[in-house]
Amino acid sequence: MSRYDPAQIEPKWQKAWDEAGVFVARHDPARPKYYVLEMFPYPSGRIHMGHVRNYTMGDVVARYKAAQGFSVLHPMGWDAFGMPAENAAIERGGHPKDWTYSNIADMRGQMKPLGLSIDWSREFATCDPEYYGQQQAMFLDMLAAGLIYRKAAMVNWDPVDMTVLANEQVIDGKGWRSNAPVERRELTQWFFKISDYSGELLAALDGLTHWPDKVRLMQANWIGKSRGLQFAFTTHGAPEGFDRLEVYTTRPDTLLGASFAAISPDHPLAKHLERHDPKVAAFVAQCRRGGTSAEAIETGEKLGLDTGITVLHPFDNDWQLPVYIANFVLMDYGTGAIFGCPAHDQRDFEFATRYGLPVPTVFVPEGVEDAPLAEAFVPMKSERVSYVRGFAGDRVQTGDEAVTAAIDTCEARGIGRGVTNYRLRDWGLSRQRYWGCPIPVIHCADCGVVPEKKENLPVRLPDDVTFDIPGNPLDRHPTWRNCVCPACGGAARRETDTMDTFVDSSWYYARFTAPHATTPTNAAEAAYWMNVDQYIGGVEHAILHLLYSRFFARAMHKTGHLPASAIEPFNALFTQGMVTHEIYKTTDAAGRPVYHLPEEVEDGRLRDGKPVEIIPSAKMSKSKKNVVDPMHIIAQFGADTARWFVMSDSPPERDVEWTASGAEASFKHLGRVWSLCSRIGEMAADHVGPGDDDVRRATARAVQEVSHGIETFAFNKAIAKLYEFTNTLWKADASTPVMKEAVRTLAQLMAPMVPHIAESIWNYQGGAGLCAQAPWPKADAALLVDDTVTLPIQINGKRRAEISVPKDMPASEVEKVALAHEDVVRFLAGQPVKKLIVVPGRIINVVI
RNA sequence: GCGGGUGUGGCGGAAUGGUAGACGCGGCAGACUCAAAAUCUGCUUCUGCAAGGAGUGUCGGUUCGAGUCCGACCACCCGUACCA
Repeated sequence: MSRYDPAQIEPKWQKAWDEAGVFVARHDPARPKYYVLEMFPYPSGRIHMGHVRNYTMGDVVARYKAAQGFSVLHPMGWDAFGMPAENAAIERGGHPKDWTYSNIADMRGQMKPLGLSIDWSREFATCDPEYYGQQQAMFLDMLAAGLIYRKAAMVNWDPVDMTVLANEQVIDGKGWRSNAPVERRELTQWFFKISDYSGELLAALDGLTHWPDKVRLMQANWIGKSRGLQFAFTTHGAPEGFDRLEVYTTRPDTLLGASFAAISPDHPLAKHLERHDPKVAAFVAQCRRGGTSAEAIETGEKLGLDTGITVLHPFDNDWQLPVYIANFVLMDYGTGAIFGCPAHDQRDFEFATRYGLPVPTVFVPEGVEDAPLAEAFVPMKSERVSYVRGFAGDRVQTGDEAVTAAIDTCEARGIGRGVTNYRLRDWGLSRQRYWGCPIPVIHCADCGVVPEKKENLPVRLPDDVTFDIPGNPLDRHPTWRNCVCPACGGAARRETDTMDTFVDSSWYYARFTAPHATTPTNAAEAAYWMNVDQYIGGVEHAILHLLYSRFFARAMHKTGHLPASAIEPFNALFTQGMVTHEIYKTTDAAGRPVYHLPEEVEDGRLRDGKPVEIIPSAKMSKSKKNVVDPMHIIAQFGADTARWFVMSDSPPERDVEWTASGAEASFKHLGRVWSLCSRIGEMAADHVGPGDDDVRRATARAVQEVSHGIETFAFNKAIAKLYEFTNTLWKADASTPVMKEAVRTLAQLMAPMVPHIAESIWNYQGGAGLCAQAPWPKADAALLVDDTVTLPIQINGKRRAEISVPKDMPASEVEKVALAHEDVVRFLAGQPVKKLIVVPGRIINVVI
């Protein structure tokens, strides 16, 4: 066997796997299936180490499950729509489509050398008309099912780029690209009715037992359930049609602490007043300026305008409260109107202080006198407080009890009703962008909004567009908008908005089960392959992507595109950490920071000897130049080394720091395994090491421990066990057949992580067929138990000695042996033993 | 502010309440070599010549026994933020 040369063996085995069709997912009802999926990449053009780590994790699981006898689905595709392609077109000319497909070709070319067990026959990109056409078909079904609707909504509008921005794209009140102050605008947009599913999406989190608690908690907080009272104030002096003002509160027990009412600047009453009162118009405009008035939020300034309207307290019609328009009241939560209780809400307190409103106390901490407050007293829900202005139930109770009692009392008195509210808002999917899935609806002057006919799908994006003017090229295309109304046959115009790219990624996992079906999914394929058994991706998708996908699977079920069993599409979720690297920084003559690539730095200096400042490990980023190109690593060490490194050392959920020495060490270790394999039978005659039995036992233990490590996503521990096993074999003095067997097993255990070298070793040591198709080794249970055990002896909890005894020695015997041990005798120094604890097979503790 | 998480050698990290530091990096020493690299062998928590002593962010508690469980605190990281 020649030297370890990855450049030679890796392409060879990749070709062999390809030719044998090892990774083609087969719908085989006779076998259990396993669907492993990594979050598909955006085709930026280059893969990075994060991709390598992410896909290697999935690959380890996929290869392990395949060896266990599962029929494995492990696909790959491209999340290909989105702004970067348009930005590239704007900046460098060219077409988003060309840019995207050329990037996909580049990235596929970079991924293939990694030797991933991917079924490439299922590959697709979300910008393929074949894919987005099916997405449009589902849009029409969901529209018909009432899951999609149109409404006017306030949006973040970038006046320079002339598009709507998502909240995440607004930074300090400015557009992330244009840097122009963002405006609030009312636009008519399409929405998914995700809020219909708030309760269900929340409740079903409990069933996702194989998801990280962290992600479940983040989703629960995002959905934001609260229980409270909704009731109507009777207004006094309000315009016609506004004689009642609905408010929502989670603390109805504080109703007697009311001191004002406040409505959102976007509340219908505010809008009405705005039209008739210039002072109101000016105030409302001030609130809307600068996005969600980011400045006011940052300074926490509570601003209001007294409308002159009052409302009557529901308990006392002689008690009037002023109605303000206030900048801190949100239109899209509750009813867009509140009653203010300054004593027990910090915002209300600040507002009341600013505008000189009273601060009546409702309750005080148990055993404390009522006194003027310096800030709002907001107790924990479970904290017991004494009510001085309570109206329901006991005088001393917890918030939870008081709220429930207050809701009951109010309902009994005909004041409002108990209501459950959610923070989750409907998902606006319209984007004024070109490079996205066209929304398949038509606007007809006579018929209004009309869905496109399914036989006319896909509604294709036109290729002849330009990006020299800001805004949506579809809007100004000379002919694309023109179409025929599906209802009346008259001339009509297409919708020029496209879908949020989160729609594309909300169902791709289902499409992989039948990527070329002429319907969005195929019932038989979806029934066999769904759900995704193991989903792997970054925690940055913990809320949006995963929540949207959970909603979408339900919507797909409702429209007949997924079975009921697939409404929670991801059985298990794993969120992996990032690959990080040190940052190397110097400064130029003007004192500006200059960053340097890792390969430019040696021993803390640049090549010209200039010392660099080393900033500790951080996420790899192009701007900081702390990146390592996987292609360079593969060229230098091979794919197996890159794969081995990213799986070792750090637990997969944590960040791993890429270091040159670590990569080199991985390479050296693989070389050591290689030479171990080639030198079997060449042991020196006088060599004394573990013999046949020891090697057999070590092999059984390795099988057990590595399997367990892979199953529990403890890849770093599995790799540590493989090091240990290798070290044992390295020193072994076993007979050739035993060693060959052991090394073959070693190859199999390593194969999920480093499949190429494993294949070579397997082949060299006479393994049958391809290692990638060999069944996973089983540990011989008889070899896993040792005949003798080593027991540490503690004296008063400190380890002082150890004994080696037969495994089945009775405790009474063990006691005798332990007490007779010379070190024990010495430490006891004749003192009586107060207590003797023998934990069989574990430890002995002598208490004196 | 609120919610969650994490603190273990020089570093990444192991450890069902039962021998703290597996495994790897780095370091030191030795072998091979004219020499170096590569490779191999050994050592490597701190302190101490040793016996021993100390030790898992800090303080306290439960236990025969605590990195692990409980309470308080400190530090850092992540998420989220006017949600009534």
